[in-house]
Amino acid sequence: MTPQTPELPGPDPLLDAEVASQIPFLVARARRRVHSHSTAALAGLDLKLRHFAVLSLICSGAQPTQRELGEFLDLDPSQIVALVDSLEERGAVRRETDPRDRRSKIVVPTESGHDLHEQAAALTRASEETVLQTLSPRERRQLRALLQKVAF
Amino acid sequence: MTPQTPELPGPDPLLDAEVASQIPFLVARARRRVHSHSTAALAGLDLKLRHFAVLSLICSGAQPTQRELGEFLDLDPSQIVALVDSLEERGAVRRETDPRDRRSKIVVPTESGHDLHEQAAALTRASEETVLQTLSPRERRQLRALLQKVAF
DNA sequence: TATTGTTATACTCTATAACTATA
DNA sequence: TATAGTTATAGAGTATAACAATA
Repeated sequence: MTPQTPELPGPDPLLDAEVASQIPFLVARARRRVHSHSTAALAGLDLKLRHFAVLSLICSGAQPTQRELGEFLDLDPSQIVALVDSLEERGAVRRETDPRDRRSKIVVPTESGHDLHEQAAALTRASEETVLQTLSPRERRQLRALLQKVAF
Repeated sequence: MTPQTPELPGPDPLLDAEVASQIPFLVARARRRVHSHSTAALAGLDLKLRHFAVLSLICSGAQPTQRELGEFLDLDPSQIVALVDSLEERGAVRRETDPRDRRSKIVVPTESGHDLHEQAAALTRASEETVLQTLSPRERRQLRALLQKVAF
């Protein structure tokens, strides 16, 4: 006696597909949503997510070399060059040759680089808030912890 | 009195950077790991993750049109064309014009398409197992549920 | 006039290899 | 000989706009 309403929107039948419950699909889709949100949030500062990531590592106080940046972000050295280039061009960071190994270059933040990072971090935190709206504070902590396990 | 061991590997100091605890960074990195794992798992079948996703939706019994595939996967119609093309060329699916709207095309699986999907699904499930090794069964369920909330 | 699928095009991202300077 | 950074190039992936057939 359940009423037949075959044309109403209802839950998407495609959710029953095997792929819809598999982690690779779910992370890819979640990443897309999160990425587009925070990309939009950073657009006002003319920063992309990758540039922000690099800037944040540089502002951490760890004084990373370009190689260390590449290893942590799992990016090719040549990509780090381009990212650091654009941050240096806008005066946010400086390259200094490592005195202990003059092949390496330590990347350090300028004062305006620190300012930029703080503004950007505030924006990405706010965007996180928006995307995770449907999650309780406890669920957010869980998600963060679980992703950290998977990511590293 | 804490011993100074500045040169030992230890935990990466870059983990202290703000970005290292933010969701956009973590999902991006997790997605990379998961993606490369399952891409490698599917390589033997000459399938990419996207093709598998489309095939899986087509094999779900929902009889989706190309437009519905695009909406669910959040992909442009032109990309769906290319994906369905390559699946059709290898005989895994067929396009049939929707009798109720002859503009639309319903994509249906062939018998060999079903076989391919089962093989592929087994491979991606196994790859999931590998990537989520460090997570308990309970944590895996949690991660899946949380990602579903974020992804949809 | 609006929509589905299609084609063509350009743009971004990513991967690779070769080059330089230091070690 | 090996490594850090750089440069150049090609490939994959993605986004956009215009078109034909149908509604």
